[in-house]
Amino acid sequence: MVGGHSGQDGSVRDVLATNLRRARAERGLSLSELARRSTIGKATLSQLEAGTGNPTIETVFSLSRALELPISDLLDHRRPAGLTVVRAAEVEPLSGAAVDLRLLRRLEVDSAVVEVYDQRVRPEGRQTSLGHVGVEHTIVQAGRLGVEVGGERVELDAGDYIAFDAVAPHSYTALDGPVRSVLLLQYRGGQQPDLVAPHPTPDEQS
Amino acid sequence: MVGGHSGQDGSVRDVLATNLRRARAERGLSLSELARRSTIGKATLSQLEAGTGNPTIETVFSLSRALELPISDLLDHRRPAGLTVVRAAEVEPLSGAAVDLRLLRRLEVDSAVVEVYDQRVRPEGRQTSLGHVGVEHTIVQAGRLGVEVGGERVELDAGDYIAFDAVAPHSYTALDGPVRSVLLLQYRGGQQPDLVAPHPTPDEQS
DNA sequence: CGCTGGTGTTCGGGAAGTCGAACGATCTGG
DNA sequence: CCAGATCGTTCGACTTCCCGAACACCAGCG
Repeated sequence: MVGGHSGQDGSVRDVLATNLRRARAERGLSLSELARRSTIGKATLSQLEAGTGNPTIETVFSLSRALELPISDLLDHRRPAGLTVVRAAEVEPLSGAAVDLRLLRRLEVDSAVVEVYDQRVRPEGRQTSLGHVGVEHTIVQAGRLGVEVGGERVELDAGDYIAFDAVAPHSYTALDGPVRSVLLLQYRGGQQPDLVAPHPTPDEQS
Repeated sequence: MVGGHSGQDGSVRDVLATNLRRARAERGLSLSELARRSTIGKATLSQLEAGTGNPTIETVFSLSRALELPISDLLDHRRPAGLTVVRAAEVEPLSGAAVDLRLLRRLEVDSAVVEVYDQRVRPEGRQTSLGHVGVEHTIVQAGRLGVEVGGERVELDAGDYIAFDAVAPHSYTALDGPVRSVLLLQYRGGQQPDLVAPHPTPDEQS
């Protein structure tokens, strides 16, 4: 989770406390010094690091600015990186009219999510989507791929790349022979790509 | 900025106000309903949406939870996306001992950066890196790829995926015939991946 | 017409965040 | 051994955030 939404447990205070202490330590700053730079009272800082305290967002932003650190780094606890291997053979494919998708990895960076798919387009038909949340990135590696997005038509050769806002209706077609490509689906955490996506979105905005 | 660090102007309040209104509208929730779900007073919500207010992080988290939206989406203002096409033929390749890399796209989400490369590994030799900042993701699409990371050896077939912290020394080898793959290089903004990286970087890093 | 159930707004006060100042604890140099 | 300068913590005050209640407004309905 985390990167997913945000903090989940009730211990928002503790997460901040920990991250704050660490960030300050990494920078070799004293509490007093940080207080000076962030124009935040020493008292306030002390309490925050003690886990006592429920700071205002403005306070958090001041810290973020002074520490040159994104808010997410203060409010989320992040995980380390290791070594990960995913075998295509061990992943259940999601098959559509003309494509097979295998989810290889789901990355969560800050509040964004990037899903990495192995995508194979069969020459038979056409894969259509009415539109969904997020941005699609496709890197073609073999074959010729036809992409249609909101009226526009584009043909891609091996090595070519396309990206588009997926809310617009779009479709994929293998032009001559099967196509191999990598699909990156990028969206904001909390949203649901929901590849079928019936979202109306009333009107919005003041 | 923004994506950069966080909010910059003093109008943190206004950003939140706008994002909140929009998020609530998208979900078709009434203020009262949201108040109920988030266990936040209607009064508080009303003030927040009016731009009057400097909420506590706990309040923000409650909203984040109720709206199923990451905090960054509430606190940052983000821009839309369009349609982008990059032709491999028009990109100057970065050639190494055994690989050709073409930078297709550079994504910046929040404070993170993801670079998308078209990667071709030639069967001749071996591409070695002593290590650099970031995480490497490789999706093999054709051929067999040998990867060596900090001692471990892995062989990948078409469709397979590997990811590892790139600070460790690593190398790529095409096992039989040329390999086509997609390389994602992920690192935190402000850092420099420096792919050649003769950097010894004594210890550091957890 | 008034009643009911919904909306989003404004108001009072109890609770809590923020700040400056004072505090004890270290560490330094004279 | 004691001034001086830091460190991080604690205390009282001022401010303000948060909530429940009361408010005005609108739509549907008997």
